[in-house]
Parts: sequence; C-alpha cells; structure tokens
Amino acid sequence: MSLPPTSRANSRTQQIRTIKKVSRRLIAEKGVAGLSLREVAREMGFVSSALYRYFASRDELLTALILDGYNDLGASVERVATRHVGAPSRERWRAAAYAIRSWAIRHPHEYALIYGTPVPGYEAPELTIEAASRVTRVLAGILNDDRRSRPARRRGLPTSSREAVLEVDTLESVMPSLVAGEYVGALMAWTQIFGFVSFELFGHYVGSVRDTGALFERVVEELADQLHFPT
Amino acid sequence: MSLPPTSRANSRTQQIRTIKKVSRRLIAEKGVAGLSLREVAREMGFVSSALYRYFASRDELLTALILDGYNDLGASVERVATRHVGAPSRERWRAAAYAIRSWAIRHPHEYALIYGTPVPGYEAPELTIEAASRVTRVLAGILNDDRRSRPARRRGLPTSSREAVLEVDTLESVMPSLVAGEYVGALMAWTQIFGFVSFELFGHYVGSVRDTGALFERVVEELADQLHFPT
DNA sequence: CGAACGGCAAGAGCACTGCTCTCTCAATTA
DNA sequence: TAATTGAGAGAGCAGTGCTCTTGCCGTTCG
Repeated sequence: MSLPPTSRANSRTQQIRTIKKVSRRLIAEKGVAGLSLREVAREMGFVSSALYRYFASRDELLTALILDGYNDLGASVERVATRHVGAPSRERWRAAAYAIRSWAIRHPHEYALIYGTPVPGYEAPELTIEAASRVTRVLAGILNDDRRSRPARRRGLPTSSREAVLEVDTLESVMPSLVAGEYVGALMAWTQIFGFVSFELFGHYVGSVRDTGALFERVVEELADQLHFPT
Repeated sequence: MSLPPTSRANSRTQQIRTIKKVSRRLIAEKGVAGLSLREVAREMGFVSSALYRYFASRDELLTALILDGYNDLGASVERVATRHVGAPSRERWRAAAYAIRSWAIRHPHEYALIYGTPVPGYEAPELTIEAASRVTRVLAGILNDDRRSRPARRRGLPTSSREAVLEVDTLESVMPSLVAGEYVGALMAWTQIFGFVSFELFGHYVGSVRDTGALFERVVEELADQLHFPT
C-alpha cells in the first residue's frame, strides 16, 4: 500500500503538488462539490487523516486551488498580452479576451471554482485578491499602453466625480497614462466578459443564443469600440 | 413530537410550502451548501425520511427553490417595469436595473443559488429556462416599447449576419418592433448587469472599487446610452 | 358498517463525508 | 549513537443523503 522509498523521499512540496493535482482532476470530473479528501487520499494510496498533515481542512485545500486557478488564468492572459506587445491595441485586446474565454472553456470547473458561488461561508483571503487582479491588470495595461502610444487624443471624460468610485492606490503608479475614468472602462469591459463567459458556461444562454462563439466575437468588437481602440 | 391534528390536516401543498420556506431560511443563514434535509426535518418536527414524501431528493428540492428564485426575481422586475409603463424609457430602464440589483442584495444566497455555480452535476431542466428568461424579456420589452413609441429613427444596424446569432423563435411574435440586433443589445445589457451584480456580491470588486453603488449608477447610465434611450 | 386502501411519519440502517486523536515507526538531526 | 521530529495508520465521532420496513390513521369502497 505504501510507496517505494524513492517517492517516500519526496519533498513536502512535492506531496502538496500531487494532492492538488489529484484534487484538480477530481474537480474536473465531478465538480467542486464532488471533491472529497477521502477520495484524494484513496487515490494517493494512503489514509484520509494523513492529508491533514498538508492541509488543515478541506476549505484550506480549496483556497489553495482557487489561488492556483487565479494564477493559472492570470498567467495565461498575461502570456498572450505579452506575445502581442507592440501589435495594434485592438488586436491585443482581442487576443486577451479570447484567452480568457478559451481558458474558461478549457477549465470549466476551475472557472466555476474561482468565479462561481464562493464555496464556504464566503471568505476572501487577502492573498487571493492580488492573484485575482491579474486579469484586470492585463486589460487595463492594454488600455494604458494604447493611450501612451497615441497621447494626443484627450477624450472629454470628466474625471472629477468619477475618481471617487475607485480605489486608486494600487493604480496611480502602475498605469500613469490612464485616467480613472478609463480604468473604469477596463473594469467594466472585464465585467462584461465575465458575465458573458459565466452565462455561457452555466447554461444561461440556452434557449436564447444559438451561436455563442459568434456572439462573443461581436461583444469583443463592441467593447473594443467602447474602449476607443482604432480599427 | 408530532403536530396537533389541525395541522395534520394541512394539505400536501401546504407542507411543501413550509418545507421550502424553512429551506430558504436555512439557505439564507448558511448558504446553499449548508442546507440539509435532516435539519429541515428537525425544524419541522419530524424525521428526515418523511421529507422524501414531498421531494424525491435534495437536488429536487433545490431545483424547486431555484425555480422559485427565478420567478421571484422575475416577478419583482416585471412589477417595477409595469409600474413605470408610459414613463420615459430611460427611467423605466433605470427602475428595472435597480430592481435587479436590489433583489440580489436583498437575497444574496438565493441569487447565488440561481446565478452562481450550478449546484449538482449541472442540469438545467426545461422548466427553469422559461422562468429564467423573465428578466431578459422585461428588459427587451422596455427596448421594444421604446422603439415602438418613436418608430422614426432607424439606426443603421445591419441585421443580416447578426440574426444567425440568436434563437429568434420565441422572440419574433413577442416583440415585433425589435430587430434581432437590438435584442442582442438587451441581452448584452443584462449580461453586463449580471456580471456587475455577481462581482459585487461575490466580492470580486473588493480592492478595486470603493463605492459600488455609485459605479452601478454609472454603468446603468452608460448602458442606457448604448441602448439609445433619450436623456 | 366493516374492511381494504393509500398516504404519511417513524425508525433503523447503509455508505459516505470532514475531522480529531493516539500510536507507531522511520528519517533526520544533534 | 541517541534524541527529536515528521509522516502515515487506524479507530472513532458526528454529521450527511438516501432506502427500506413497519405501523398508524383517515378515507373510500364493497
């Protein structure tokens, strides 16, 4: 039942990695609710109580998986945005948007895990919000780069009362070419994409939308218009 | 332990009503995951197996609650839209949008139940999609009434390739003054509101948005602009 | 009027869950 | 080499959804 000495010598982080890997597979197969510590343990060939050496509770394991989810999605979108650096803003924007949707479609259960109903009595550990903001930062970054690259056009967006809407602390230094009103634009575009993907994945478009892919394309273009990316 | 004969005479539908009422309370207190048939039974003063006379499974109870949720939200939005019939389109639109958000804030767990992660292995019974579409229909209805009331302005929206995106069967007869492209507009506005409310309720704006109420006002106005509701 | 019927609740029990505790044994460190 | 630490085993608690059998009681039918 026990593993050979070579894998017994596996480092702690190695074991944690395996636990999360198995958990992810189980979640992908049977959804978040179908994840059971006992089953993970069973698959790894040891007893359930042993898992508590690595994670203090099921919720702690879930939190770790959520964090990984945010980071995986975030990294995926960042990668695409980096690959398209220098490309026309609209194209970069498209690429990022498609990357989000495609990640969600490839990992529906993980998407549900991070953007669906908060699992326990809903607690958002500080750690996660940093990882969670990676997507937003990429989108805002694309907008920022666009404005920096064509600094002439000042759109008449009054920023007076609108700045109060946001927490600007983390923003000011990072994307100087963005006025707060434009940051709101990026945030709203992200909100729209999130709404779309959630509706699509959770089946809320069934019965009204036939070709969700085509609709998404259109939504992305419309958002690009709203963000004033030149055609 | 058993109830007095008067309530023994309660009709079956009455019992079902109580079960759902207690369930809703428990969900409101401890979230969807915290709903347990045994606890419902305990609160009603009888044994868990008795509940299976009324609901074949926990999932069936949940499905019933989901249906009720859709209908409650739908009715709430319809009521507001009806109350503002004849009012300027923009005002009707505002009222409907605020009704959605306020219902969600008042029933966060029920909102999570119907728009969060699909609970079981995710099954969308045909029954629910009708109830689920009530909100969309109200929003599209507002748009339809607006276009009917000022039929002159034909915006140059090419509807050729865009109709293919939608299921138009249920739509054509119900809102004749809407071209498909505009129905998409209503659908997207609803998607945006859904995304906003979900982000707000599930804590995804924590750390970036300070005053969500103010931001929502702004979003509603911007959507009204996009839908071409006159100021 | 009495008997069969049908719905309702009780209770026991199965298989499962998360989690805690103690015990043992092996590897690592002093 | 001896002491310390860490990891897994195993039993056990309280809780879950769900099933099956038993018995009660009001209604309905012969």
